[in-house]
Amino acid sequence: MAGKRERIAIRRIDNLAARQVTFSKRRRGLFKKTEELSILCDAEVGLVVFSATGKLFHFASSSMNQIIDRYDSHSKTLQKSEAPSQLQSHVDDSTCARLREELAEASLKLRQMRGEELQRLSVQQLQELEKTHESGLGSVLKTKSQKILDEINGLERKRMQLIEENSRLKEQMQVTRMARMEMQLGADSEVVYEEGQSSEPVTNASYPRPSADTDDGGSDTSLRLGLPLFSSK
Amino acid sequence: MAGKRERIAIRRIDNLAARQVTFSKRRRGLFKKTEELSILCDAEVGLVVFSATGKLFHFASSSMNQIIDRYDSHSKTLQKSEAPSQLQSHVDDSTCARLREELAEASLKLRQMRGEELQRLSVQQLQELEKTHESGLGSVLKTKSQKILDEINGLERKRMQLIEENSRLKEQMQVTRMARMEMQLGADSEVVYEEGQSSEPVTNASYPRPSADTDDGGSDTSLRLGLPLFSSK
DNA sequence: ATCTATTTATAAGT
DNA sequence: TACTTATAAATAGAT
Repeated sequence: MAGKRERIAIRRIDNLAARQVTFSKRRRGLFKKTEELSILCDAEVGLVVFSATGKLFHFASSSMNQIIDRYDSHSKTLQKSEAPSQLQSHVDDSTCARLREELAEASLKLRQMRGEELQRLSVQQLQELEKTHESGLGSVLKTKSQKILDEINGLERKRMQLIEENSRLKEQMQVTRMARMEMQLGADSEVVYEEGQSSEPVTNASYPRPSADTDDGGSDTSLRLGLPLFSSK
Repeated sequence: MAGKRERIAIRRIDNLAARQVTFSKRRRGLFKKTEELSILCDAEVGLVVFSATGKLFHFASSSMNQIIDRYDSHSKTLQKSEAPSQLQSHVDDSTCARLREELAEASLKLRQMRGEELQRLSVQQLQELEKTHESGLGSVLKTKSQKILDEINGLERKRMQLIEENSRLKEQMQVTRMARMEMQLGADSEVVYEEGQSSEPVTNASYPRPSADTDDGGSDTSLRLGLPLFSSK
């Protein structure tokens, strides 16, 4: 009863009937997997298959024209120039018309997301829109939280770096002061004046707590900056 | 150690990292199967995949251009020929380019509303999106409530009309019965036979309560119909 | 088209 | 990204 299935070599199947059967089976599987990839991974996918007998099968996650256009624009990154404008009028009316339609539809959907033009929708459609909002809003909130956490982490990291730097500076100043004091002990008292002038500013610079805290801890300012972030997780 | 593999639902994978991993794996598998189909079954196959991040992957058993051309010639059985192609190409190109840009932007915004591709947005932008959602969702809920109220009103109105109609019919039947009774009083007893035959059916018809209640009170049916509505406010 | 033994693909874990 | 492995899915061959 069962099929003692054996692996087959990947080469053209000679037997016509077997080839057609395999074509049917594998084609189904291929289209299924194609659609799954586009949905699971949010990819834009286009698949075109011509059977040996010339029959066409195709799948597109969006519209085939859109995919072909996108493909063309990608592959034409290495050839353009305005040229005499004859050979490339491939971008014909139908493409334009289709783009217009798609744009109109997208715009309508956007307006509906903003709460406009809802009157013609059915209760069912409104309910779907509601779900979309809830799920979308959830993602927005999640992303926002993550970003804020990241920024907090970035700030914290920066703060720690500053603290370290401060410690280093402090140490350095201590050394410097020590050296100075030694010099002072070995010199005349006239140098005292000089110490009073220079050590004050230096001391301020080595304890920049207020400056660091107000300058970099102010979330309002730094939220607008693109800080180098590291994951909070 | 092992992968406790479970089936996954075919819907967008929320987790970005998981989505990318799955994309890599399935993409490989898909391209492999695509090539196998083309070889095993002697088919001409073209596959184009754009990742969510915009990267292009493609496979063609012959050449992609050839496949696209063949696809076009199949799907455009109703298109015009190569034609003069002079007067309109300039306008079309720039128009098309602009349309494409607008469409791309609208699509992006829609995807963002659905909760996708939010990573590049700033916290500020996310907050705006959040407000848009809140306001849009508010409108959706409001419209939905209104529509449901309208439908309830429509049903109630219809019910009242039916009740009125029933009353009229009932009255009419009373009058008819009275008339009949008067005729009966003023006539010979031979008519009694006739009364026995005809009055029974008439009486049944004059109290159609069960029929009216079950027929028009069924909200399930009428919700699907487009009822003439009037404001509930 | 339907049935299975087997091969493949792949989700999760490292 | 590349392995590993248990399990789900695809499918070759037969009916």
